[in-house]
Amino acid sequence: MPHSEPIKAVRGMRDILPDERRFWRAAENAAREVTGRFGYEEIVTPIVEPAELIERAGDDSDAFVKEVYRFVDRGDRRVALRPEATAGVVRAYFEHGLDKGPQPSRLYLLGPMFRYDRPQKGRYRQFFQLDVEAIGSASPALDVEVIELARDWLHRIGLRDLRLELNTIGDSKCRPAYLELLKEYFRPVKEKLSRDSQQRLERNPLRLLDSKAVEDAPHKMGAPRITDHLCDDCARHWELVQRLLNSANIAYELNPYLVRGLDYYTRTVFELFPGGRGGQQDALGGGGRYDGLAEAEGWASTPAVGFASGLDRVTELLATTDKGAATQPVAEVVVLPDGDLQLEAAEVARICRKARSTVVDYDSARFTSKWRLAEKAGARWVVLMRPGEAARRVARLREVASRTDTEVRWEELPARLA
RNA sequence: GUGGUCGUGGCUCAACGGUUACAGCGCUCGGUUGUGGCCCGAGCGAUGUCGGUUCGACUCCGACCGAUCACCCCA
Repeated sequence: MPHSEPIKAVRGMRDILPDERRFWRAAENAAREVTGRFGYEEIVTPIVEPAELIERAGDDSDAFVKEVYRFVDRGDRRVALRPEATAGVVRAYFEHGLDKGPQPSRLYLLGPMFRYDRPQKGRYRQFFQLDVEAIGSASPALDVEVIELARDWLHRIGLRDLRLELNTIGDSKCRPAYLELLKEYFRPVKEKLSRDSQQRLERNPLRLLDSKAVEDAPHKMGAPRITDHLCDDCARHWELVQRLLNSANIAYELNPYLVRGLDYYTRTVFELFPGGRGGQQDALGGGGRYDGLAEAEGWASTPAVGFASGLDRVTELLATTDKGAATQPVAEVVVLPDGDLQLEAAEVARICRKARSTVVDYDSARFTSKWRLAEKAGARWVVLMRPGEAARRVARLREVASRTDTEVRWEELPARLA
C-alpha cells in the first residue's frame, strides 16, 4: 500500500520552532514595553480586508497587483490578505471613530502580513511585522517620535549597531513640479538608461532614483534633488525633522535616492539597516509620512506617520548576534516515578506546579533514562517516587546542583520548592 | 515573475559512474556509575519527486518541488 506524499508547509510559509521562538518572544516583549513607554496602544485588525482597500492603498503599482494574495470568498466578496498593516489600521481608525478622539491616535499592531513574492532568506510570503502608527497629526515631531521608538525597540533587544537612512519626498504641492523636472532631466538620456528605468521615466520617475542598474548610476548623480525643490511647508518640515533628530542624538544618513513609489507618501521617508554590510534583504524596518492615504481610502484627508519592521528579519539577526545564549530550561522540576505510579506522579506534579514549572517522565522504563531526561530538561530539582514511599505520600526531593536528597511529604513540596 | 547556485538520516557532513551509502551529533535501548552528567555497547534513521541515459546512477541529462543568491520589491 503506497503512502501518499507527506504534506509540507506551503511555499513561503514557515514554522517558528521553540528554539527560535524565544527570540520572537524577546522582540515582542520589548515591542510592548517600548510602545507602552511612548503611549502607543495595541490594535488588532483583520488579516483579511476588502481587496479594494488594499488596491486603493496600493494604487496600481506592480508590486500590489502582483504580490497581493487575493481571492473571492463564498459570499462573492473580493478580499485580500493584508500585505502591510497601515491600510487596515487607517480604515479601523475612521471606521470606529478614533478620528473623533484625542489626536493623534498612537497605535501599534503585531501580526502576520502576506505577500506573494519569491521567497528568499529574510523574505517570506507570510511574515510578521511590528507596525506603529501616529494618525491625526502633521507635526514633524511625530516623524521623529516613531523613528525614536523604532530605534529604542531595536536597541532594547540588543541591536545597537544600526544605520538610519533618511529622505524627504515632498508632498502634493511641490512633488508634481519636481517630477516634471526629473523627467526633463532624464528624457535626453533616455536611450542610455536601463530598460526598467526607461519604462519608469514617464510613469514613476521618482523610482528611477533608487534604480540599482549600473547604466543609470552616472545619470542619477546629476539629477535634480527634491530637497532643492520643496515647497515652503515641506522645507520647514524637513528642516525640523533633522533638528529634532539631532537634538534626540539620533544619527542618520541622508539618502536622496530613498523614495516610495506610491502617491500618498509624503515628506519624510526612512529605513533602518543593521550596521556593517549584509545582503539585499536586510532592511530591518522602514516608514514615513503618508498624509495622502486617508483620502485615498475615501476618508477625510488626515496626516499620519508610521513605521513597520519585519520580526522575521529582526529575530534572524538576533539569533546570529546572540548565538551564545543558553537554551531555556523546559521545566524547573522533573518528577521521576519508579514503577507503576502514573496516578501518584500526576498528583505530585500537580502539587509541585503550585510552586514551580514541572514535568513528569511517564515513559522511560529505565531509571537511568529518567535521570538523563531530567538533565536535559535543565531541572533544578528532581522528585523521586517509589511505590513504598508513594503509599505513605512521601517522595524524595533532590536538588540537582548540590546532589542532596531529602524525604519530603507531598504536601510540603511547594514550600520546599519556593 | 526573470537569471544563477544548490538539494544525502532531525542537524553537520563523506562516498573515482561500480559491494550492503561513511561518520559525528541526535533519538531509543542497555552497561557502568554512590539513583544523573563522563565513558562503553547495541539499535533507529537518508540519496527531494518523477522520468531519461547506462550492464550499473548519490554521481550524468530533463522536468517538477524546495532552499539560497541576484533582479524585482521591500519587512
